[in-house]
Amino acid sequence: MPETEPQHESTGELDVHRLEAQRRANRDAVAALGLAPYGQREKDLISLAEAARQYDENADAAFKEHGKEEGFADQRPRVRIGGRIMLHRDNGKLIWLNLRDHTGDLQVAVSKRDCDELGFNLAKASDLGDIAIAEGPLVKTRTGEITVWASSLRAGVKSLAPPPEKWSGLADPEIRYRKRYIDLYTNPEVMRTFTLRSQIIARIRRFWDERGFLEVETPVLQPQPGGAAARPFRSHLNALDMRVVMRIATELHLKRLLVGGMPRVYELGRIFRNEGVDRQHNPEFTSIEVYEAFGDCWSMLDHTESLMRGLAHFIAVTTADPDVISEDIDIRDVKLPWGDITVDYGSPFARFTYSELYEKALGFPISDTKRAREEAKNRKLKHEGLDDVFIINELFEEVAEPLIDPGKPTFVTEYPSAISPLTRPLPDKPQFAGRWDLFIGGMEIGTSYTELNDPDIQIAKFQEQLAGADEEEQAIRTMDDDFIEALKVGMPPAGGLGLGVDRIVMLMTNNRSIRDVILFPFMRPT
RNA sequence: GGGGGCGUAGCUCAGUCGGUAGAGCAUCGGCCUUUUAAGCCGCUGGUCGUGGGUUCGAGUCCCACCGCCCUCACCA
Repeated sequence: MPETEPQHESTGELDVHRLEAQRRANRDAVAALGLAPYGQREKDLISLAEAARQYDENADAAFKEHGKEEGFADQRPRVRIGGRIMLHRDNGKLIWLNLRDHTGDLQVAVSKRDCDELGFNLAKASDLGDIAIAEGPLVKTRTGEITVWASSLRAGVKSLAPPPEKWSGLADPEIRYRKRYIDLYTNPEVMRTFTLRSQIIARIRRFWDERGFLEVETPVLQPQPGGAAARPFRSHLNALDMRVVMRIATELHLKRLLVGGMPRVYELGRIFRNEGVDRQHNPEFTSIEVYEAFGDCWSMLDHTESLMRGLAHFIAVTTADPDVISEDIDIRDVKLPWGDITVDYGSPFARFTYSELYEKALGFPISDTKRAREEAKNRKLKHEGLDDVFIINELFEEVAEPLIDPGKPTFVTEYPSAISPLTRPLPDKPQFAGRWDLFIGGMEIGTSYTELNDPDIQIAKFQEQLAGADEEEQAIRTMDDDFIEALKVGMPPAGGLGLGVDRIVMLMTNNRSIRDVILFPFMRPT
């Protein structure tokens, strides 16, 4: 840098935005009052919703009538609360604050007459977005709003960043995803979605725990990918100078645990797939896989239906306040909104075989491969050089899947064996597999197999797959010899299940984009 | 990857045919002890996503790039 006169007279302070500079000045004013602008440990804080529930109509009325009489005993409940200042109405000697926490909003009145001087001065120096700690009795104002009539107000934390506009809030989806910390406090429905997400995941765990399944953890870093056909993320393990990939499924390790003698296991965790990013796909997402020795895809179907119905019931009876349950709803009547439609989780889920749906959609049986080829050609679907079964599946996805009623959770059963490499073929018709896929709201939510446990058939199916892989696939995909070894040791017959947890949360919270149910969705760096 | 849309004050958004950059809220100053997006008076605040180009003159037209949204394609 050449030596020149400094453009500005002093420190980096000049670089800060004027709005931040004003807030820094207000922070110093708070410190000058003798308060710690960044707060401290607070005892006996209750949520805003809990505080509002403690309001006592009779005590309030008694105080209003007799409060000024000699010897009157004030029975109004007193509360200590903390929340972010969302609105700030300064009437001179009476300041109204609207605080917000994860349970909702609550009004606080800071009166020069009734609040201590420190608190009143703090209210004067507060900015929107600061967090304040208020203490005082619960009253109703003459417009009927439950209010904490502050006897003291203290600093929770100073906010140096100006908050979004008080009425429109934060609307820009890009900032909402990149700065979720603003989105969460600004948009209560976002807080509700993520509160519910955590509760849904807790309930999923409890569901399997109560049925005797053991939660386990298997490797994320692996020498080779397996259990699905997605492209993995690659990394390098320096200590051993070897290539590693991040898991694209948990299947092959969980099955090894069945071999080892764990009869019922599940793993709920993050999966990584190096593929497209869109409204239904994030590069890292959450799945749950479940395995049950001596079960099959039908035992898994029963589990899955009660899990989904139970989750939907939980959502249906949960109000905006996560601590409050609304009047009970019969589980057989549970319905949830999904965009423009309503999904019926209460009635028994629909079941169709793959062939049934196929024939209904195409008008000819699945055995008529000649017509299938013609049809694929007419519809300009991929067909050149594809085996019959893949052409049939193209047609199925293109024509039959859209026929599934999005408002009716639907199991599609008996998929072709050729597209189900880890699945046991049906004994009476081996060209079809003991498998189902669950569709709800137009999305594929999960899949389940009667697991293949014959090592010789498994080897053959792996080899078939390898032969069909392109060069890039070949480079990362090798036979998982150890998994075959495990099958040789003997894996009990089993049912297996995989569910997309993010998609379940989307359905339950009525969010159409996966980015709205992942706290920090993947974003390109700016 | 294809197509479409968007990017302007801290936030939400206008900006006509190419002619000095606008509003509301927030901020700042003043008044107000029952407000409800409080109200009233006054004042601030801009690298118009980035970089080029056309033009006497570009937020506006053209090109490239960046980011986001929608959609199609791809995706066991």
